[in-house]
Amino acid sequence: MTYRTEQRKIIEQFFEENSEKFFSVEDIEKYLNEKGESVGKTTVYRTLKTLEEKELVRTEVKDNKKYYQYITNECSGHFHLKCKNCGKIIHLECKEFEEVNTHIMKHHKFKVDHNMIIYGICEKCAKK
Amino acid sequence: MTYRTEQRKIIEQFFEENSEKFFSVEDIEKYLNEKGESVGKTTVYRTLKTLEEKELVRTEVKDNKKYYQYITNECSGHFHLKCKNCGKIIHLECKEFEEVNTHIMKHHKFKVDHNMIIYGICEKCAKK
DNA sequence: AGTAAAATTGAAAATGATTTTCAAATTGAA
DNA sequence: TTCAATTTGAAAATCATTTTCAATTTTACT
Repeated sequence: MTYRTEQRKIIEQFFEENSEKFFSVEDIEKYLNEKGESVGKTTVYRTLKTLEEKELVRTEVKDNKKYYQYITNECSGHFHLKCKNCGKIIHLECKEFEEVNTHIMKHHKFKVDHNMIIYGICEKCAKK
Repeated sequence: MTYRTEQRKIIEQFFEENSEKFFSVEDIEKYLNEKGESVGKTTVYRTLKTLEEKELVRTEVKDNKKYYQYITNECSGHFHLKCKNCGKIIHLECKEFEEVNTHIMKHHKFKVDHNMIIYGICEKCAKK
């Protein structure tokens, strides 16, 4: 994985234009092909695998299918809350969480992943 | 899922005797068959699916394979830290986390899953 | 205990996401 | 421009999980 190929540029560009949401390989393949870009399914798989290894992408599994989310700069370095029902994401950039991190580090000797997602239910969905 | 069958009792028993760790369907099937219990792979799949829906079991996906962990009473109602490297689990039963929960509830209007697992790296593995 | 309806089991087949294979095409360095 | 190393992608293979369906088991009711 050293060459900067046309296909990789297209997939990178896709993610830069589409952050926040989670996409399956099928989603990405369909989207690119509709835009007339020529990228095969296998290449999408391979590129995503590499992006995951580089931690440039976050993943989630639903119904035995993997979904990928691009980690933008604005979206990096803090916790997130994600609603299991509607998928809404809340960024936790409060001081409270730096404190939590410090606490875990000091008292439990544990280095928490940055970019962690904490799952639960948002207000709207709880009311339903 | 209303009948209390022999197979379900065996699988329940397996989990009561084997908490903390994560197991794949293959693990469980192999273990039970070695013990001479007669439970088919399909039944293990189905039972685990139901246990997951009832939130009696936590899941994790690794290399396109699902792993299941039994949620014991002692293991319920608080956050956990899990080391991505060695698998060690730390139970976070401190006051700090009740405070975090309250904070998220009040300021972000979000109800966090109990039993959440937070991933990261433990002290030992960090030193390596 | 006996019976019947409803639910469950499991072997085999089907499904479907992901990985592998390999020949052809592309890339970057010299 | 040339060439070795890398990447691509269609097709095949893999493999975890789900579905199918006939046989069995369970529970409720006599």
